[in-house]
Amino acid sequence: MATIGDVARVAGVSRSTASYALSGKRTISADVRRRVETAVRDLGYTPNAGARALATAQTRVIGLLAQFLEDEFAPAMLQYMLGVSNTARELGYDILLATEADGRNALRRMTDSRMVDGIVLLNVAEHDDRLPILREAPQPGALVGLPADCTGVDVFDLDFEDAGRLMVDHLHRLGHRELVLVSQPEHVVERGGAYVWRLQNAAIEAARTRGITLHAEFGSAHQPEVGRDLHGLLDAYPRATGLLINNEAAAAALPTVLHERRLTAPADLSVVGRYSDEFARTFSLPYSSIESAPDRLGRMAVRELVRRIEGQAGADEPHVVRFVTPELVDRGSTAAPRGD
Amino acid sequence: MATIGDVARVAGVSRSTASYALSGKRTISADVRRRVETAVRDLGYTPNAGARALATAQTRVIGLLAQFLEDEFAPAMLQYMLGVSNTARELGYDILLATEADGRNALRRMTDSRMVDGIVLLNVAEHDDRLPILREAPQPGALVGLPADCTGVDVFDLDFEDAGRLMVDHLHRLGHRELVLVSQPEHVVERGGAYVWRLQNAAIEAARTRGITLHAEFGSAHQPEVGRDLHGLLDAYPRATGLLINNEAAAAALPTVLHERRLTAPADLSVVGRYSDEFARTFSLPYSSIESAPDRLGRMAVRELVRRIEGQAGADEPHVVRFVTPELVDRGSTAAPRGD
DNA sequence: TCCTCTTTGCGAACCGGTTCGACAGTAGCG
DNA sequence: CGCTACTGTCGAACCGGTTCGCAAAGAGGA
Repeated sequence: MATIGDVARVAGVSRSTASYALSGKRTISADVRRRVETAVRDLGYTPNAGARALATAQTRVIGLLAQFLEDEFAPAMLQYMLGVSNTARELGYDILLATEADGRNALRRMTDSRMVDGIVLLNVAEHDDRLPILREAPQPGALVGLPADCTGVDVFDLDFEDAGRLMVDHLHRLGHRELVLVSQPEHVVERGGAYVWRLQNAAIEAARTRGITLHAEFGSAHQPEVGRDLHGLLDAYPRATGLLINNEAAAAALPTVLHERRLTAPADLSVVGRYSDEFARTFSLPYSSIESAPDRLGRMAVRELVRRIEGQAGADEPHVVRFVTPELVDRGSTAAPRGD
Repeated sequence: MATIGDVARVAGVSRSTASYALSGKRTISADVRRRVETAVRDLGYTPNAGARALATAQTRVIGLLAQFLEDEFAPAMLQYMLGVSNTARELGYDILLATEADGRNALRRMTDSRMVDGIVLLNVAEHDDRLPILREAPQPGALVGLPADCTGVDVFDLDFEDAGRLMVDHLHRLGHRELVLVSQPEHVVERGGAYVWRLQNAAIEAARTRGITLHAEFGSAHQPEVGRDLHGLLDAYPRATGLLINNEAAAAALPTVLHERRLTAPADLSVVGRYSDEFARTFSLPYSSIESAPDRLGRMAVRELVRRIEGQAGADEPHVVRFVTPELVDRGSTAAPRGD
């Protein structure tokens, strides 16, 4: 493999001159530059990443920590990962991926050994045990998901409170007066998935202020339990006319359940979900839903992270906590309740 | 950040001695070793990955190239990625992930700049344009997916021929005489997804030798088209008693379609799919299926790759092409056809 | 013609590890 | 008691880049 020394020799210049010719950090005569460039081409020279990292203290790599927790809907995570990865590449960074269960260890490994210039944490829990480690690391960090304590990192998340309100308001405006909300399994919440609470509490509050009934329940994360859950809820609240779904597995199971009950949306029941557009397309869920925008969140996190890495963000520019305003995509699964 | 020089100074020894004390590559007195170790602990020393890579010409990083192609079922890819990533970590390697559309570029970047010790290619097409580049690279490569030319790389894939035969045999043995096979969209095949052909051709051949009818068709990759496709097929072949599904989107759509037609499996129709166990669990597909074992394939690929990286595979040990024998997981969706 | 300023290139040092060869000091042995 | 062998440590070189300081050469002005 060719080194910059080889390039220099072939071009008949010193190593430093070759380096400057390539980086453009000093003026170099057109003649020399041309000779260096052809030498690079002839030799197929590519700088050694390790050597460059050592010399510049920059790796142009971003660490991505994805946690795959029991009973969370794994395919949803892929969209976040792709958003991060593709944006990083656009900005000239590669992705070092850690999926191991022990995120603390992975994080320490990456930051201490200086393999990365910055860190993106996905699926951040309310009291995430990776955060203390990230705060001590010399590299900047960006989170997708809202922890209790946001100091020292940039945070991006969907505005789940707004999402909860939006779902309730939408059905309330159509005339619904009794709703059911199906959330993720309860132990997802206990483990720190605060977003479930945030949406649910906001929905409950919105229902209260509007004087309508909302039954908030947890649903399972897998079939066939989740199908049974849905049947159980529809049995338990026969007068409910609207269904809110903050649970991918439940959304995926709903078409079958409705068929089994000979119900159609929105004629018999109005339905609003909360999941990504990609998810809706893949499973062709015909339900209006709140876009969870994983690619957008991943993109925002990386953008801000790179700004901070490259010091365009002033040294002590305050950290950012940014919420994406949810949008309701109308797929025609909601209507005024039947007047019976 | 502490360097090995700091460690050496605190321990009162030379840098080389500190290095040997940590690596154990030369005998070191117990006393010195202890001093070095406490210095490491006190300083929180972790070796700089770039420096080590430069000195040892080893990065302990594996490059993972995942392609997300239009109209392929993206969530399935996640399982492969996790299999690779988790196995790599167990063996002490980290994963550099590339998801960009231009895999050739990503591959070249990783190999030329020596960011990785080896490469795993996912979703390998029959004539994959990344392969020529991989063959020229100094790092070894392992593929998941079978290309036309396997020279210079280790190859792992499901035995799709066997899978096709297995599906047909299973239903034939139960007494079925007319089957429908739904494959991936036709342009997935054209783009090089040879596995679709391999399964389909083997199924056709198996049907021929057993003297039964098999209608092989392509299905869409998304809803709602794929739902319509399924309805169309069931309309077109009313005498078919068995359905073979090599198309995740079709499998996910099938429960709804069957409900709409007031059919149940296996009473009215026997169904066999081909997808991962995880996929079946997530969507709780109640259909017997051929396990596509993405985690196992990812694991095998990484294992072999690491063997080769670490030179346990003799310098010129011949390359491996290994097929995983598919297994049919019985979920009770097949039975003898109705005798009407 | 001489001096100054700018352009252009070079040499050396450095980043933080690893590893080879040399060399004291000690033990073993005759 | 002297020789050899071994143990434990050190210094120096190297991996492949980047960057700082310096100097030679050429341009421009007085």
